[in-house]
Amino acid sequence: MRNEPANKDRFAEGLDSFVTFRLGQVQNRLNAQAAHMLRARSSLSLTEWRVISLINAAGSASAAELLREFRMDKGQLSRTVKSLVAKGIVNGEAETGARRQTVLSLSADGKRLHDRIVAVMVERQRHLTGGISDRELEAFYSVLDRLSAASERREF
Amino acid sequence: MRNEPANKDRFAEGLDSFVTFRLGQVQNRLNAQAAHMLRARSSLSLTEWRVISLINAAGSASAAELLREFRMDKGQLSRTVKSLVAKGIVNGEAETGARRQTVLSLSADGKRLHDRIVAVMVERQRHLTGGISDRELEAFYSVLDRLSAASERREF
DNA sequence: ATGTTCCGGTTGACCTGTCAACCTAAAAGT
DNA sequence: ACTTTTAGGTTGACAGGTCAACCGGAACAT
Repeated sequence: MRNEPANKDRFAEGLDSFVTFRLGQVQNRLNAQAAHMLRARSSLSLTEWRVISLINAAGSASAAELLREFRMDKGQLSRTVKSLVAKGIVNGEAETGARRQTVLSLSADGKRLHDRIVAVMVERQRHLTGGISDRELEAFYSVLDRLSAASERREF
Repeated sequence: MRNEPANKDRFAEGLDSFVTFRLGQVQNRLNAQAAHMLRARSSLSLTEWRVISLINAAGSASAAELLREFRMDKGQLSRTVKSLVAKGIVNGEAETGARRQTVLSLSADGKRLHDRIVAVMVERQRHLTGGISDRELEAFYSVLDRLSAASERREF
């Protein structure tokens, strides 16, 4: 009785209705895909790539600034930056001035790497959102934003 | 020049356009929220809760069946089940019969625990999707499904 | 029947994420 | 001037996720 193939959906039954569940599934797949892609084309981890993107988008910024904008663990960022600096991808000038913030920016190598990878990422993005209209995407983002806002309440 | 507050958006500039980026941000928050909630009301981890939900939804199922339906690591499931069995939440009958699959089901305690937690989860779900119309949710899911399908391609 | 393959499940190694304590220096209070 | 507070950053410890090798028994081949 447990093996009838017709009943494949009995699993997701009360589970599909949970946004978080579905979201998680998709997210995991997307992450795996991205990580795989990065491994194939570079020696970057997903986090490293994200940090590179951030620094590139900012032009230059301190770690604290990145933390403020981007939800990420302090420690993780610190370690990731350290490794990127070691690889010569990121410049971490100690900036003797006020508040002793370390100013981060991409090195020439880093910039080249970024540009190379971002091209593929844009391609991937196109593939992912290919069959999705702008209006749909807009609506999608809008729902995401509301979910994001609702996820702030700590009492849940 | 680096500190002008008016320019807060320079960061997300080419990043907001990446679905995966946004998705990840939201997902992390949602996970953190759920984990926090679980810790406050039980001694379950998020993975344990997910497994309990799955088993409950299935009524009873073997680990292999869960794996087929649900994207999850083999090893992780094995360990999680082990811990749930140890806690008396899940029954793992060795099932001497064919293919020696272990049949998993919730114990009475497990069922009670599930029902208690699921109530809060449903509440949370209501809170999360409160301001979202059915049509919007439908569209949201539809986009998610397409993203999910697109995330299969290994070449990215 | 016996050796090979396949499948459910377990285990260990490793890597990433998360939390919290800590260090240091700059600002702010007094 | 001195102490206290605050903020940027580092580090260690640990939980969770991921990968891949492995085990044992069924199924299947010859």
